[in-house]
Amino acid sequence: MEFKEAKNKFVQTWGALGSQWGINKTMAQIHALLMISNEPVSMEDIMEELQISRGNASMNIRALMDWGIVYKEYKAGERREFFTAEKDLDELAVKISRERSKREIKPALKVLKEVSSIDAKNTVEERHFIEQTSKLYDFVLKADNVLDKITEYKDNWLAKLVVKIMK
Amino acid sequence: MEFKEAKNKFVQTWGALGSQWGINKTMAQIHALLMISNEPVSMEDIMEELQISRGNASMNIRALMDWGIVYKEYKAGERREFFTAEKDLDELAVKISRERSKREIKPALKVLKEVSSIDAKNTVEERHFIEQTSKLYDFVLKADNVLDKITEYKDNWLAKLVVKIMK
DNA sequence: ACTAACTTTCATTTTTTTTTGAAAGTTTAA
DNA sequence: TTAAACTTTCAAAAAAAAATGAAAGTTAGT
Repeated sequence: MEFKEAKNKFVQTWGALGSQWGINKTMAQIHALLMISNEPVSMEDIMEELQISRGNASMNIRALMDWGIVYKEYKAGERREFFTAEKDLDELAVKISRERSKREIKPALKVLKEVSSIDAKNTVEERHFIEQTSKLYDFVLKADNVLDKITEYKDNWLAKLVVKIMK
Repeated sequence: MEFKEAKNKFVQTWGALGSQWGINKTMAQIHALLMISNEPVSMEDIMEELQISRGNASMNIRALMDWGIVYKEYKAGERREFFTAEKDLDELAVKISRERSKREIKPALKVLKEVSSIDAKNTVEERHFIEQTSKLYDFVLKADNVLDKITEYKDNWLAKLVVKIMK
């Protein structure tokens, strides 16, 4: 396999993986592209490389910056903006996990708390509902906390986790 | 909030959460519905409760069974089939994590290995590509192994993990 | 072997999500 | 303050994903 082919395969695969995890394909592809670029990339280049429109590029770059995993860079004497990806994988994983927790897990926890606290224990059905949603609340809360704790190690958290788990 | 309202809110929320994580809304909703049912539910009831077509119900129940988190049950003297969800949350999480690893992570790892092993170290760009994809391969492999190890505890893995992490 | 009771399949339709591209907005330098 | 060089926005179009429903398939009882 030659370089161009490998590069393309990586970008496509990352894009597909993204969609399977609820991240839009183009967003994941742009991220992939920036991950493997040794220098900042302009919007023009992203459009060209992925064959996408200006609007699409602009919106997805913005989304990546909102996630805190892509940064804007300015080159001296250059008018246009360049972009780089967070390349430290520990840091990348921490940021993604924090964002998903904030955007998705926390709101879900709020709902779980609400629905598990209803005052209705008359029928078997109702009691079962309360029991299940309470358990789910506890479980998700615990998992969210563990994730938080793990990523708190910041530097090299994955390696540190390996050590903790294995022994 | 009364029971019916709470039940509906839970099912809707679970469905929305599903889509954010790449699982189709109806599939997540059916799962939610079964999770909070104290007894097996027929396809008819699922269709009625979620206001979906027979085909939709059938396909998504099948998908849930493929994931190993919903089971078919037969009631004595009843012709039709009933369904139940895996209600043990540790077990549920283990199954989901195993399936996603098998379906998504493992294939991605294969590609990462491929593209990071190309014979092209001439330009800075090429060397950077190889370095990044290699690091990514190592990281994903390590994370996948950690997940595997964690879920190997089977019983009460989350609680056990909490203990390991905290101390 | 027939039929009633049920489930699955899949071509078509509907819905949802993503993408486009042109207009509006912004920034910088002269 | 103007205009060139660039970016963002958003209504409309396109693409992708999901849902429908009727026909085909299956199963169990008689």
